[in-house]
Amino acid sequence: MEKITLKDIAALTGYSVSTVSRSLNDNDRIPLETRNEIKEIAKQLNYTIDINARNLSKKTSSTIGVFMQNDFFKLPHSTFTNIFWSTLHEEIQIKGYEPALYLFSDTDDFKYKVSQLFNSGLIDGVIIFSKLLTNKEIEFLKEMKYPYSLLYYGPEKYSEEVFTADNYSSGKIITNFLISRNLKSIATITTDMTPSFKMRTLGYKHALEEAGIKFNESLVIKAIPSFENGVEIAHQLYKKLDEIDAIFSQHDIWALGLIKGFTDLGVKIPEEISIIGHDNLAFKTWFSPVLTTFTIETKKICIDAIESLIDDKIYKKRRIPIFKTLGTLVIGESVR
Amino acid sequence: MEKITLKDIAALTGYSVSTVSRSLNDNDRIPLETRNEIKEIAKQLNYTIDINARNLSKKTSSTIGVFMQNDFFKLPHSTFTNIFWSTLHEEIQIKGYEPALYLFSDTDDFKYKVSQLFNSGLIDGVIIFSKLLTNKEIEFLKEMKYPYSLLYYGPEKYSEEVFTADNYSSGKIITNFLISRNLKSIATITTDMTPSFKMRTLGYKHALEEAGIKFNESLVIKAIPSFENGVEIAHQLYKKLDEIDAIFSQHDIWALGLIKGFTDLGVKIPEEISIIGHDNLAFKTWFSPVLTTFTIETKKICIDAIESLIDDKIYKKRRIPIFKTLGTLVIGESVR
DNA sequence: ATCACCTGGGCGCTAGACTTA
DNA sequence: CTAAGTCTAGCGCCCAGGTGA
Repeated sequence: MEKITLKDIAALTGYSVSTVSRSLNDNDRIPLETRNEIKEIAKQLNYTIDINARNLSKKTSSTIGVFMQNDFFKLPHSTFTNIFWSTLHEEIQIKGYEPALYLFSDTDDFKYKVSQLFNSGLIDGVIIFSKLLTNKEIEFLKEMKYPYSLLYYGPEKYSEEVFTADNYSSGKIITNFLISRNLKSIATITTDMTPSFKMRTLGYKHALEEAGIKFNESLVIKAIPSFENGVEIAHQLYKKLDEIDAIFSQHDIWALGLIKGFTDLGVKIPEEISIIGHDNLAFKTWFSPVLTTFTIETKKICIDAIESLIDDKIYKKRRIPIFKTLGTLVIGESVR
Repeated sequence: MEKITLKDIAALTGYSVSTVSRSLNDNDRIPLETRNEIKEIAKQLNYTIDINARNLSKKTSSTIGVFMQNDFFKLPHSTFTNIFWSTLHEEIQIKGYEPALYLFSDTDDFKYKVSQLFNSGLIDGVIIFSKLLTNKEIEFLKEMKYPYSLLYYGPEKYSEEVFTADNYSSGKIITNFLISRNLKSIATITTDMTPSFKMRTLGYKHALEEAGIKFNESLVIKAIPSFENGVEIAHQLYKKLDEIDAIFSQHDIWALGLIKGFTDLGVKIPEEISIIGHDNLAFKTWFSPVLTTFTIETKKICIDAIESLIDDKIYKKRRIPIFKTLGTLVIGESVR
């Protein structure tokens, strides 16, 4: 099977290479009849365009690079990564672009890959989904004028630019929900690893204060997100159970660990302690009681990031404001 | 920032474009000193090669396409997909190739993407990880002489070609293990969706027969793999518990569902029923008792598939036999 | 003959300039 | 002037086959 090129089609149809090229690209200058004739032949020959040649000539490829840190797919509960990647994959195609996934390890790797891809015209823009981002990467992108959107994560300094959930409001909504159930002494589990968590904590704090409840630093528990740490925290809190009405776990993974930990200890949820999570992990159905949690608008966030990248930064057609998208409570059985 | 090309470096150093190209590709024909001089300049200018131009000229790209079906990243417990993808990503790089992920939806989509990528020289070989594969895809690859390796899944007719676990032996080992614990009446949960499960069932059957235990068709339970179905099966088996000693769940996800289901019903594991799984999912630690299960050599399987693809099918250097790799038992607490 | 480097053609496609009726 | 094409240069790189010392 020899490779079919425009030349072959030109020879076979008697037209020139440029006419063939124009026809296959549906150029108005070629009469519809000719176009169809050429397309028909191309189809019969199973012609596919040479992507390298097209890119080299056009200096653009209509593809969007999705950059993720390379350990995201190694995490045991990386459902989040998967949801984002598969949503991006779908939505980028809907916008008429090709998605391409790239994993990077560190700043240098990131910079090298990004510049190579942009220089080669292999990507027209980049969507970055990574906790590892520092100011350096963002400044590099700005300096090089590479179109980019930040998805979900971003360094504190540039957090305004990040397409993500409205974490401040979710913290507030969740806390208010607990307060509305007459749960007043609320602990929270968080981490200072990313700005998202800080915002949730801030929302939590303000909700408390607005309800006239004094914010108590000692009720803010810091941990690394993992099921095991959730179990561990349940054991730690076991003795203090009379001082606490509810726990706002800023990530479901801890909340599920809490359910397991407390259940093992014979603590009844929600009778003795209410638990609320954040993220609406699919696993929640594996545990009883079913976790009350909070879901973010993954799909909308992805679409916003993509549209901003394409319409605003690549085409400069319209300005897309960078939204922090509001999520919603998902009521389960773990809150009294 | 104007794009730097070989021409620019040539102009700057006074050498010709071909000398610069050869130097950057470490060609012996250029004296080391010249090479280093040129490389130094290239580095200072932040030169990156134009991938399209290189590929177009060389008709090869040193990249390996990883093809997966597009819904794999949507599954709630797609840890398996993630492990394979991240292992492939790492190991392909170690072999000096670039990994590229492509998701496809159906046969036509698959064929089109594969031929376009091969025609464009964008991939030199392809590793396919998909349940959707039919004879058509394989015959197409063979006809077009595209180098490929089948990973983990493959249509029954070509199952000999698939790099995967030795599912027959795992079925046997697991069943023998149960028998050695004096558990004789063993049910199994399986599906006829893929050849892997059929092989596990066959191993189970042979192990029973070799131990002189009559194979009982009614103890073979068929279901779609999901946690919920595991729970459901626990409820179904509740009344028959005196007839069954152990359950060989051919996928951990059912086994974890069983643990939850039986625990909720007040059935003690392993005292009243022994459970053994298959796949060693990371989630197993979330449940008590910790599941006894079986782990397959994911990494080795991936490496075999990659080496076969590169050394055998691309370079035709050496023949790699297609192994079915043996896994190992992972002892937990769910078997008496 | 070897070393060190250069010339030129070509990969397949695109698009602006040009031609012909 | 238009409609329907064709011509040609060029994208950036690689490499076979030179050339001159």
